[in-house]
Amino acid sequence: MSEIKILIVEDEPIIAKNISMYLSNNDFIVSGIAYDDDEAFYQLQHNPPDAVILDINLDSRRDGIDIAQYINTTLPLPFLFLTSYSDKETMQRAKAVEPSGYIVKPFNERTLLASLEIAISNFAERSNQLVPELNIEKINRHLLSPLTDREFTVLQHIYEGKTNNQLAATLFVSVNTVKVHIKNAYLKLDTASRSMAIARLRELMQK
Amino acid sequence: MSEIKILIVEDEPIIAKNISMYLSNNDFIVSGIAYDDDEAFYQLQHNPPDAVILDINLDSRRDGIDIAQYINTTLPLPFLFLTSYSDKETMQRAKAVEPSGYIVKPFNERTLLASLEIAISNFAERSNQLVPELNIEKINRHLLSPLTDREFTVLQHIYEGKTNNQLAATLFVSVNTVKVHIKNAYLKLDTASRSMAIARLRELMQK
DNA sequence: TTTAAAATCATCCTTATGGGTGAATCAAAG
DNA sequence: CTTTGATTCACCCATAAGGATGATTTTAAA
Repeated sequence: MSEIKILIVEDEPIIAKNISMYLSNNDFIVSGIAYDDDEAFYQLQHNPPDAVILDINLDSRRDGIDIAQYINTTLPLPFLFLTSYSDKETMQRAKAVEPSGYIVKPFNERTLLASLEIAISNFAERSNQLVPELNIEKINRHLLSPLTDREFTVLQHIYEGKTNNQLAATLFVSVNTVKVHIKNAYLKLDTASRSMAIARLRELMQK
Repeated sequence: MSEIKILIVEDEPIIAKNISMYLSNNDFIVSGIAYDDDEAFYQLQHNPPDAVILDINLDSRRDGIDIAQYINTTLPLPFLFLTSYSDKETMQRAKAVEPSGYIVKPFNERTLLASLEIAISNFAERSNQLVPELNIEKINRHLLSPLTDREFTVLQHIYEGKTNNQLAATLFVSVNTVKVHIKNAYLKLDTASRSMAIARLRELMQK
């Protein structure tokens, strides 16, 4: 049904197979099980999954965090750690690679499933909206005098790089009208030019 | 030490206190425990924490997912679900609010701790790099003719909303020089105005 | 050391942008 | 029914921005 492929990186065959069976019984496809670092890299390169479950300690030259680092720099997919370790040093290293989740053994199988689903869903969502769209509510929240709908529309086009003439043409109004809206918007944004307004909008959307 | 404040939203007092004690013993500060939706909203508004642990089923008018929605639209903080439910419908609703984590009861306490830490760390990281700084290498990778250092510097200031005069002043060159750099940069970016160039730069940084 | 690219500056010109003033139309709220 | 806010438009003016051409100086590489 879902056809979501998961790679399991886990040096304990018994645990790995246990996880594998559980995932298979819950609409996931286990694209591979890697018992060591080399196999993990091979799978990532030649049979890329949609998400990865990583044990940290692998009894190999490179551990799960090294693999995570590789994923971050080369593949667009989420991963989560499933490990026995949660000591300060390990956590510190793990944080640096920004995992989608961190589950400590012994683990609740439903937690693993839910975490996987959330990780995949969030990752997909973030890939889509990497460029945050302008949002009038969010912007107005930071302004003393709120933007009107029309002013906001005009600003959106300015944000996309349009000129006043292009704006007038696409909105079916005169250039004079466009100018009035821009002037009023500048007043509310406390800016004096297009580029300043754009920088301000970016800033307000970030807050 | 860490001074990170956590709000616990959980209708079972025994579980709530259990979680609270565990967090307190691990460098977190429990800023509040909400046993129902009203208390949760009150705490969020009047004593905002740094992260929230949300039970989904609250025996109230609004559940944990409703609270999550509120957080998403009004507060810049991460939250994770800690609940007994992981059925399809609940998961579906939960995915929509993009939680930082999803832990199913009964839970491993170290998993909760680790998930919290990761959630807070990831959230902080993302807040910082929400506005991607312009990067000359990344931009040039997409251009036929690469930008020179000076052209890039000029573009950075334009991106921040500066005028030609401001640019000339901060770079200690004449406005004429600034104009030449801008003209050349426009040629390489295939744009014809400041706002177009800014939009282009955003686009190139996104790729 | 010659060459090429980059950075600097100037002058002239056209167009776009921003700002001021005033005014008509329209819809929603009181 | 009046008032308010939003939207529409015009005319005028000053400045900023963009474009063309040409020239000098630095810097780095061949």
